[in-house]
Amino acid sequence: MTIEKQITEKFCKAIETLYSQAIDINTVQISKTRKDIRGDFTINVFPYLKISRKSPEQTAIEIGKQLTDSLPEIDSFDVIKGFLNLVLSDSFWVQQLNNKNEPIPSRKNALIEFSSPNTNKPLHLGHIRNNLIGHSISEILKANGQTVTKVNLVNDRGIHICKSMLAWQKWGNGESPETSGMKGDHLVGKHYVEFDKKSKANVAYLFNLFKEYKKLPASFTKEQIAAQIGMFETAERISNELNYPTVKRIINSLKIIQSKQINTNQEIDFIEQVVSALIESPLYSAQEMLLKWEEGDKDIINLWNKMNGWVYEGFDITYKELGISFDKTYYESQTYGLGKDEVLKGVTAGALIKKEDNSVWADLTDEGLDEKLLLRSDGTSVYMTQDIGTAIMRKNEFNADEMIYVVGNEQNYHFQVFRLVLKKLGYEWYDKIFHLSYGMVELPEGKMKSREGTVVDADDLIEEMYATAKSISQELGKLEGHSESEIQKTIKMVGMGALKYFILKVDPKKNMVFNPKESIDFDGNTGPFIQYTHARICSIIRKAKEAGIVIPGKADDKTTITETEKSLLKIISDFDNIVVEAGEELNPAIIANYVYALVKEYNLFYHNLPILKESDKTKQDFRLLLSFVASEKIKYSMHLLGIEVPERM
RNA sequence: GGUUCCGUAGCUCAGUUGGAUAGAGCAACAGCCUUCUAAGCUGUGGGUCGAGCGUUCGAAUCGCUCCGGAAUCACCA
Repeated sequence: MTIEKQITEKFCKAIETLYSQAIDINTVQISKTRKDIRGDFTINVFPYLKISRKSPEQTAIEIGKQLTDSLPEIDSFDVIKGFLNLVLSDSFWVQQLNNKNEPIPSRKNALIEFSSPNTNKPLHLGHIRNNLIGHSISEILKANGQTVTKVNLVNDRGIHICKSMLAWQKWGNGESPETSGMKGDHLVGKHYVEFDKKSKANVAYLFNLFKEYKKLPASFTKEQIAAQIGMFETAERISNELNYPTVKRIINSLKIIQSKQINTNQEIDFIEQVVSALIESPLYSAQEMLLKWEEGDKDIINLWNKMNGWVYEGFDITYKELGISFDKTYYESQTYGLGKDEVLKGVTAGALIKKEDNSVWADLTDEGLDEKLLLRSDGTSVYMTQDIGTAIMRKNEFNADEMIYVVGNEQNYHFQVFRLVLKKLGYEWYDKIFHLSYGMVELPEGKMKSREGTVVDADDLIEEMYATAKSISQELGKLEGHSESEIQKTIKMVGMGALKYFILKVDPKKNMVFNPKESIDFDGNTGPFIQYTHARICSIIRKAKEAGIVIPGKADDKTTITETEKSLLKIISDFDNIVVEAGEELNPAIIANYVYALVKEYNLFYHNLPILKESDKTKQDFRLLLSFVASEKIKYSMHLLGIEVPERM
């Protein structure tokens, strides 16, 4: 039982003894005493004045006396206004070092989905945040004793993949990662950008054609003019709205006009130019390609397999650098048909609505939302349908007590609807689905946009972190006398530590800003600072061993301690609470803030008090043990964040 | 326009089940290496916690109204 719990229990008893009234233990608010005031724990007695019918001071003093008598750990107390500040004995704090933190037993079984990339372009900073949060949450839940299954759902199909494929086919000259020297995901991403460029050029060309056409004398009938107007309307919006249905519509109306054979030669010329430009347009071709993919066209499937393979090779490298892994990877090409049967069952059961055009909808108006499409009129699935299918499949496969989806906050609405649809379909575990909604990583100017080339590429950023770590280490002369492989290892640890900590110290649900012009710090509240403190402690422990000093296995509770040591002990003893809190809140930032506070406090201790140079053997032993336990907490906390710590740096 | 989220120091962020004088880091300035790693430590300056009203012993925290920003509201995923 934690000391807080013990104190609150005795507090309730004291109230009952003094004022003969029982209170609920959960209403007692106990907190750590402010640093500038004497005391370790504080209870505010304001809420109990109605019961005591005495002044705040009087009440606090009476309760304080009772508590001091009933708990040997409490040495003394102070009362300031209505605040009862309890002072615990030094020996209590010293013995905190002897507590072995065991994972809290739990039978919960959590499933967590994260990463979930598209296979048409490389990973960027947003993905990094997703991956780091997912990995860290997994570790935190494990530390809370839960069984965790990490899954990835790769979006490997759809129009965006076809865009890259088409561009590669048309303008790629058969290049591969081997011949181009590019990482597979980057190569595919390059073609995705190429597609966009070519598509824009095509639209601009069409737009000009229409503009020229407007200058021609018209020779159409009334109906044909009406068709023309529709065409021009489309033309005006063509630059941002060109899509497959539009393209098809224009082609059809042009062909009708052409078939009337009343046009001038110039007009026939125009129509032919537009039609061929449209049919040749990248967008039209990509859509045709998607249709072929869905029909199972052999060549297209082969190309798709080849290019996705490149992307996976690239992703694997990035995942490995980031230290991310999964227990299972799902591919959307295998799951996108799922959910359809469930939806149809829902129709039969009357939970869902089928409209005249055969499309299927969930009516969520009674939940304050709109109707939501689940099956298109042609019977095909949409995103929501797939999610329903995979959720049911996973529930059957893993029977998780909790299904966590690490997905950006732009999909908050989707998940709201998702849960409600599952509820409507009668799956009572709908409330076990938790959308861990994380905020966007933004640039100082706003959102990252791939079209404007402002996306921060994951691999580039990682390389940059390594380079910075290297130059800083060299400047500080930290790497002298180390082997080349050790240097490489340390640089990677530190660079990656800076990046990961930078991201994870921010509350996941908040949007955060990354400024590419200012490199990520290595001083202050940063990963390297924490790693550095760990290295410092390791150095002391090394030196102790060299001097033949053995770190005691247990703290001697007769050791006298200073305020600095006590502060450090307090933070160390808070560790278990923090792990539980981070698990409940699904928030790695709680761990990050904790370990920073711990390290800061340790540095104060390190600076103020001698350790190996302490002549009093009892004190030396205690400080060595304190240092050792601190280093273990640091290492473990950082492990929960997915960050490694070096023994020297 | 509807819904949801956000607004704390010049910048990046803590602090929010209501508690004492709102905290860190960066940046700026001033100190500390013959002493266990100076990626460290100490100090100075920097705030209308977006604004107003309310709830109460007490509000950055809760409620209402504004102001500013973001996301979302597809037979896209």
